[in-house]
Amino acid sequence: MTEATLKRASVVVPLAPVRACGAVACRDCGVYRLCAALGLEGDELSLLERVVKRKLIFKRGELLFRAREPADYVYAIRSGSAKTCVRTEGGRVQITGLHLPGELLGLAGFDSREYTCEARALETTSVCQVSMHQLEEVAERLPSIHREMLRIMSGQIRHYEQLLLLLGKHNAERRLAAFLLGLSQRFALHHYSPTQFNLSMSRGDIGNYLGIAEETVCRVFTRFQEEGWLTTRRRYVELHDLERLTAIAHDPGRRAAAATALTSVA
Amino acid sequence: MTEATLKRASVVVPLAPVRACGAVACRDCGVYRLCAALGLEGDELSLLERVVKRKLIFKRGELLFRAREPADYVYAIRSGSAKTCVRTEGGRVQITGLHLPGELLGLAGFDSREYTCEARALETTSVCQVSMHQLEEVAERLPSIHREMLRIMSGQIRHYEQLLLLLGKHNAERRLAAFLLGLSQRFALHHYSPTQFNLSMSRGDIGNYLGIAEETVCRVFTRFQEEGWLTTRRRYVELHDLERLTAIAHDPGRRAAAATALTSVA
DNA sequence: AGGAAAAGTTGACGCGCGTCAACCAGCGCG
DNA sequence: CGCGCTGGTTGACGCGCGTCAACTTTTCCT
Repeated sequence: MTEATLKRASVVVPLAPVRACGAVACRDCGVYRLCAALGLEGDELSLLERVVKRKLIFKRGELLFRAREPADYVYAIRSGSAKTCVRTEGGRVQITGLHLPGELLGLAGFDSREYTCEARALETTSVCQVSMHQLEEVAERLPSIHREMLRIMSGQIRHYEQLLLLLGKHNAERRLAAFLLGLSQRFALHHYSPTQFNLSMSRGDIGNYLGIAEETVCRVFTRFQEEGWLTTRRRYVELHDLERLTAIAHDPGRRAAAATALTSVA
Repeated sequence: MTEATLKRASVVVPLAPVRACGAVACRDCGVYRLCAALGLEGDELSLLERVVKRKLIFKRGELLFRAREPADYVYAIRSGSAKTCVRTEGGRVQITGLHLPGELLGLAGFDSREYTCEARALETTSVCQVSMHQLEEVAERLPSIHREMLRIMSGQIRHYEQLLLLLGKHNAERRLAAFLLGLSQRFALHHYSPTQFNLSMSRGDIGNYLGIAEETVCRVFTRFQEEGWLTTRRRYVELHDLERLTAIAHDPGRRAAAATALTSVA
């Protein structure tokens, strides 16, 4: 299905199609150091197997877990992608994260023993399911496991701080530019193309994530495309001018339209 | 100086003035379980003293730490209050937290060994400074310390998720109402009055925190006051109608103005 | 295959809130 | 005691973006 999207895209945009994110090797997984820590003891396999319960497959739209549900497992994404979101009593939803292969979900529920948010697969997604209980047991003997968990959680906190900055202080263009660049960098980290990739999120999801309306997302995409900074075909995106986009994302006072020719402040 | 503010306020608003937040007892400190965990070993005092380096006083506006600085210490607030904020390269600032007595600052820098944000005292503030390095050493032998750190960090994550919801999905009235109610609840937890307290933040800070303009904060305060739901005198606030404010903060579709008399939905 | 539902796009319109500006009120300082 | 400064308040104005709506394209389901 992702295949199909890519084929279609490559008809219109005649550039080498990129493979969607395949499964990460354990070595490239963000949880690797956690798993490695588990493996450090002599009885490597038995420990690992007690903790990494099993590998599961979720289809597009399926729930990995719900908020306030007992947080019995954490999930490491092997391939595919997932979104996390929180809800108000009023039923409003705020997407708080887009998670790519090698990333860990559900750890924030650690203390309350309940998930703090819900997680949903954005496409067919393969995950490692890790028992929180067993993880804790093993951690008794291996402090490095706790350190890894702390490391991962503080990464999550940094992510939220960046998102807060985006939601509180930026206009629609900056939000979308920053979103795309952030994705680009993450793809690069994972050894994928930083300029050609599939957003696994719909326009509506992106808008929700960035705190703007779905229609505004469309309009900004169109504007960027008219300027020649990127091309998109539904969820497939190609970034043509990373520098320009970076300028949009960062510069506080610059007006994008005027910068094209009139004011040669460059 | 907080004293003075209160005295002034009580002239205009003839209600029993409330004491500003005094120092919390160790027993009421959010870090108590951390300190307690340290104390569980036989050589209680020596351990505690190696780790809790010293108590410090910061004056209004003074920095506890800066982002990207080596994260050598975490700070537990004993009295007063502090704000944390992150910055863009462009120089924009987003306040990410308001911290009251009993709360812990600087833990998110754990993995990168650098603070992820900066922290600044909002008033004269007394803190316990805890050496990260020593904490780690002690944690080698006491897994419960790591568990406490995880607990505190996941609390931070939940806070950010709520803030994201606020910034992404709510209008100015809802943001301010939710902000005030959140504070109210936190004061109640700390055994202070949930209806009469000092915001240690300026209007500008509140606006920044909530992602709205300073002037909008003023206007919404004025509107709420006209409706009789609260009174404010500079940074001193009294909440008169928690229910009404809760309705504003939660209900997605309700219009505040109309609800006063016309629609008796109550 | 075929029809319905979902996702995406574009236009029109108006309101919420940001911005600019003037002004006021405490508070610290000399 | 008065002066200046910082923080707070209020008004006017306009633009960015949310909302509603019509329409197209793609995907999903039977």
